Order: sequence, then structure tokens, then C-alpha cells
Amino acid sequence: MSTSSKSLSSSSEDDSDQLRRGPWTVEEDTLLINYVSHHGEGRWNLLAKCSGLRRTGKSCRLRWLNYLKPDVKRGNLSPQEQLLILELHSKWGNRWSKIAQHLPGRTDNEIKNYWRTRVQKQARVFKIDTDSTIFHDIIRSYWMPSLFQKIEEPSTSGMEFQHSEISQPLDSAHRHSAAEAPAPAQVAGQGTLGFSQSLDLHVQNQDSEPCTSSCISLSKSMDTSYISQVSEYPASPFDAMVNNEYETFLRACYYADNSNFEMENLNLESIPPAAGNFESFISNSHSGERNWGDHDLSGSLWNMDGLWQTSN
DNA sequence: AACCAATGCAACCGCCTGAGG
DNA sequence: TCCTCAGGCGGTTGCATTGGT
Repeated sequence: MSTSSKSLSSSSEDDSDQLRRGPWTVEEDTLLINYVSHHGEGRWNLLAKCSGLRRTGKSCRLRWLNYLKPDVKRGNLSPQEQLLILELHSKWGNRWSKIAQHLPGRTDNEIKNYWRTRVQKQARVFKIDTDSTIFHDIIRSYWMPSLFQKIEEPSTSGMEFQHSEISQPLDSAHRHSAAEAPAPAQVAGQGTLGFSQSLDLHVQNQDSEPCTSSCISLSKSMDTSYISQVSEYPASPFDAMVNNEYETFLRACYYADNSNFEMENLNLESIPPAAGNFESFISNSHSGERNWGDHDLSGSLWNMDGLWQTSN
């Protein structure tokens, strides 16, 4: 965003003692860039004093790191990056700077904004807490597979994924009967993230943690050295559910139209009537009350608009 | 065309941590 | 051990932009 057109929210040019606040001007950016190019990063308070900028050191640092630094990547987050954010957030929570370390060119601020504007928005739509296991499972069972779907589609991105077994049919895993289903520890990653996809990621390990589950193997333009391996997923909350309910939920997710597998398109209103409310569905499941289980989902699918429809 | 609400994002705030004296 | 300060981090705010009516 160009700051030159923005007006300063406070202070005036002739108020020389006052620190400037608000959007940065082109002149300020130029001053900062010139100073850093000659003296390097760091010692931000000194920089603020010596550069002629009437900004706090913190403000200078932030402007540099989030906007002016040459390797800052701009533009929309790729599906790969979104997937990585979701994955790493499930591992580390709101450790934005730590997450950002694994997305070259992306800043913690940008990732934080992405989370708040995109991910939390969905939680509001569902009227559930982003910290809830329900929401985490929606992400893993729906959003992340949709991103994988996008990644699989050619020419949607300059970056490519290498994921073994990713082309395996979506339903191959969850078609296991409850008896056949792997134990929760084994399901971790596959039972929650893809529930059907074995995402055996092979990533260089920065943290020397064992790479035990789905790890994303990024190639091409994304430097894999930045990607830490992802540790074990927590067991799916659905592991505790009545098997039939879990199975039914997975079926519902699977029948979603792959061509439009977008979190944004997930419309709980369009889910089969008895399961229109996710929370009640979950609670009913836990209480043993059947919900979708009584609903014949065969032949039902998500249409191109992400709306639930039945074939008859 | 005008208004309003929602959205996205840059920037700020306040707290925490670690280094140095 | 305590104090001070710079830098880092996560949370929050403010405003320009966008989309709908």
C-alpha cells in the first residue's frame, strides 16, 4: 500500500519536537532505506535519532521488517503458505513470529492478519471458538484438504508440492470401518488433517524433532530449509465420538465437491438439516444421540457453490 | 451517486525477555 | 542481585478500500 496518499493521523511538519505517527510517507521510507543500507539493521533507537526520522525506534524497526525489507514478499498467500500457516498454528498457536520463520518473505504481522481476517472469520460464521477442538477439526477435515486440492491442481501456483500418496483417493482411509480404523495415535495427521490422505511429509528438521506425521515437502521456489517438520498432531476430537457419527461426518466432508473445496464456501446452513448446527451435532454425538447417522448421505454432495444438495 | 457496513492491513501499544552495567 | 534499556512479540486499533443497497 502506498503511504504517500495517506494523511498523517497526528503531528504536523512544523512540530519538530513531536514524534510522527501514522502512515509512513515516501520520504520517510527513503530515509529509512538509505540509513539501513549504510548502517545495517539494528540499534533502532539510534537509527531513529540519527536518520532524521521523527519516529520511534520501534516504529522504524516495524516499518523496515514488515514493509521495506527487500525480501518481504507481497501479495496473496499461496495455498501452500496457507496450509503451512494452518499446520504450524495447530502446532504452536499464536506464535506468529515463529510461524513466520518458516514462511520466507512473510512477516508475523501478515500471518497474524491472515489468521484474524480469514480463519477467525470462519469461526465467527460457525459461531464457535477458534480454540475449540471442533474448529480445529473443521480446519483439518475440511479446509486443509481443500488447500491440498488446490495445490494438486496444475498451474494454480508457481510452487509445487511433493506429497507422497496424495493422489490416493480421498475416501480410501475413511472408508475403513470403525474396526479397521487405525488407532488414534496412528490417525494423528491423517485422521484429522486429511482423514483420508496420508500426508507423509519429508521436511528438513530445524528443531531436531522427530518427524512423525504429515510433513509437507515443499519444493521449487520455497526453500525447504525454512520449513520445519511438523510434529505429531493431537488426536482428533472425533476419536472420542461414537464411531458411526465420526464416519458420517467424514462422509459428509468427503462428498464435498472437490472442485470447490473452500473453507469460505462451507455453509453450515446447507449441511443436512439435522446437523445444521455443528455444536449440537458434536454434543449430540457425544451424548450418543444420532444425528447425521440417521441421514442417508449416499448420493448427496456439495455442489459447486459449496452448498449441500441431494441427488434426488 | 451517495451512503453505510464490512473487510483488510499497516501501524501502534503494552508487556516480556535478555543483555549489559 | 538489581536496574535499565533495546529489541521482540502478540494483541489491538485506526483507516483506506471495497462491496452492497
